[in-house]
Amino acid sequence: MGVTKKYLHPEEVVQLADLAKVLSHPARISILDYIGECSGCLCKNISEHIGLAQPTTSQHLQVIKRAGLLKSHFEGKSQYYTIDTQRLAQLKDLFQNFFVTTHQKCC
Amino acid sequence: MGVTKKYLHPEEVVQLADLAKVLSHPARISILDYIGECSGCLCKNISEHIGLAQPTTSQHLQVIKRAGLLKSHFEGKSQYYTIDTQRLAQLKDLFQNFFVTTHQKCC
DNA sequence: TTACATCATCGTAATATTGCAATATATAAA
DNA sequence: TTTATATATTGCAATATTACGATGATGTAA
Repeated sequence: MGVTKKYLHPEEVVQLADLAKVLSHPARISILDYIGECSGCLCKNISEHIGLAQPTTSQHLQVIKRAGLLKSHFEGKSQYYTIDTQRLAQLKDLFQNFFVTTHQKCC
Repeated sequence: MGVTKKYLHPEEVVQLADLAKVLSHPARISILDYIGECSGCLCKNISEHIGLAQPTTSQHLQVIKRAGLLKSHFEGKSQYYTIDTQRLAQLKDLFQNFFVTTHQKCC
C-alpha cells in the first residue's frame, strides 16, 4: 500500500536502508559531489550546477541534511553547505560492514 | 512530478543511485542478509522469514535480481536463490569509491 | 525605508513504490 | 489425471517521491 513495513526489520537494517535512500537519487549524489568540490557552496550555485529548480534543490538538501551528511553555516544571507566528513566516514563504514558481512556469510 | 530527471546527471551517478535504490528498502536488505545465511533458499522461506506476503517478496527478489545481485537455479519446482558475490564485490567497490572520492575532495 | 538576494516552505500535479489478494504457470507426487 | 507446492504476474489501493511555481522569511545594500 505504498507504506514500508519497517517494523518487520531489525533497527540496523532500517537505518542502512534509510541511508541508502539518501543516495538513491542521482541529484543527491551530484549534490554531494559538487559540495565536495567547491567545499562551501550555496543552494543557488548547486541548483544552477545540477539543473534543477531552487526549491527542488533545497528539498534534496534537506533530505541529505536530515541524514546528517551536511553541515551548513550562514554568512549573512547566504548559507554555505559543507559535507560532514565524520558522518560520511560513518556511512562508509556502515556500507562496508554490510558488504563484508554479506559476502562472508555467502562463502 | 514524481519523475526523476536522470538525464541531468552523469551516467555513473545514475548507476550508483540505481544501486542505492536496491538497498533503500529494508526488506531487500533483510533478504540479502537471509540469503547470505542460508545460501540457497526459496522465495517461500524468505517470505516467511521476513514476514511479507509471497507476491511482495517475489517482487523484491526481482528488483534485486534485475540489479544483478542474485543468481538462482531451479531444482524441480523450487528456485534456489544465491548471492552473486562477484557483483556484490563490484557494488562494494562502487560505494567505496564514492565515499573515498567524496571524502578526499572535501579535505 | 525600499529594493534585492537567498533560501525554505506551501500547494499541487505527475509519477513511483509498496503491499496484497487473486490468478496464472509450472513441476512433483499421488 | 488429479492434487499439491512453489513462484511469477496482474490488478488495485494506499502512500511516497519528485518537481516546480508561488509565497514567505530573513538579511544586505542603497
